[in-house]
Amino acid sequence: MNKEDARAPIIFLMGPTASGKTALACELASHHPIELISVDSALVYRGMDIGTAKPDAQMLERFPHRLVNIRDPQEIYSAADFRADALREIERIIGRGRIPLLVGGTGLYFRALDRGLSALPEADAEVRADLAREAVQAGKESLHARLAALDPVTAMRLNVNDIQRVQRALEVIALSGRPLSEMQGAPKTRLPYKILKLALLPTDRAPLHARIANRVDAMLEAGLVAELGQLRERPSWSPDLPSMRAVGYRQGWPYLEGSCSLDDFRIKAIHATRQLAKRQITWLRSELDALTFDPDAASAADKVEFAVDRFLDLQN
RNA sequence: GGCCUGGUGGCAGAGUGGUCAUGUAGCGGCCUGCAAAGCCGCGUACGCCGGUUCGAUUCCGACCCAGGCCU
Repeated sequence: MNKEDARAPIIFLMGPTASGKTALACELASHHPIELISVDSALVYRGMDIGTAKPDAQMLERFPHRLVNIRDPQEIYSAADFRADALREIERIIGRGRIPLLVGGTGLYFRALDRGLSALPEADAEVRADLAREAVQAGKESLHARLAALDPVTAMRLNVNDIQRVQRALEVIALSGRPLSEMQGAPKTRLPYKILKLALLPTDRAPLHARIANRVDAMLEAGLVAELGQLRERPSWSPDLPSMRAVGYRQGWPYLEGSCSLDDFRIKAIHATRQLAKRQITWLRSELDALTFDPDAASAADKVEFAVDRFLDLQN
């Protein structure tokens, strides 16, 4: 092994929803010394199986995925949690002499892992509640104006309507006493590994849209409504939980309450999934150092296989 | 065949004699502890042909189409 490149190899497999990531990852794991780590903000939740298109129990048994089913739906999981968990799992897998394959569609998680996060205070429920109250009482303009006084750089960057980020910026100041922009300016630590980035990027959106529609129908057939009902019955259930706002779940609550038809639910779920895929694709297009593959090309799997083989050969 | 009502962007749906409806879908983008979240941006649409007018999606006429009523 080359001395100046002794960093351990890891692989990223990124792609929008319904692009065939899971099947491809399992295929790779079946004949390479690869172990899987999920990079997905929804798969972390227990009890959310059908609507998240989580690999089924047999599949997970045969090809274990780290970071799947590690939270209850009332818990909040963050990009920082993910980064810490992923780093730990990567180390363990490397320690076993194997290669971590990070597979998923959450762009922020991949970026947080790869480029690092600034040393910021973590979310604080009390501060958030205060800021939410302030937003309702004083208004978003007032919130943004307050940020402009405390952190003009960040305020200029954020739209007044982007309440979520304006609140976060104010939260950071409240907890640390320092402006967000200042803390974000400090250097971050990047990943100390040799990364092969693979991206499944559809060139034509039509087949992706067709797969999405089929998948939503399959979910409904597989009992998505029953799954929603079970989640809805939990005493801690709230439509405002991050988990319950996920695609395929959020659109279901009106149906369960009888305020929209099943077909309405279905159509809204399909649209929301397409919009999710579109945002995921935008993340992928900014991954300039990734090898991209069209999942709808017949040769995609072979090409990925070839890229992985070559990458792994280079390590020996 | 006659009468009535209506034909507006992919869809829904306002409106006006002379920059702009709007919503939704779609497309492009942003993204540092909620991210499957949140946010920003993008559309000479006014059934067809004439006429009136400086100017018509808007007024007039014919025609076509749809729905309703009548014979």
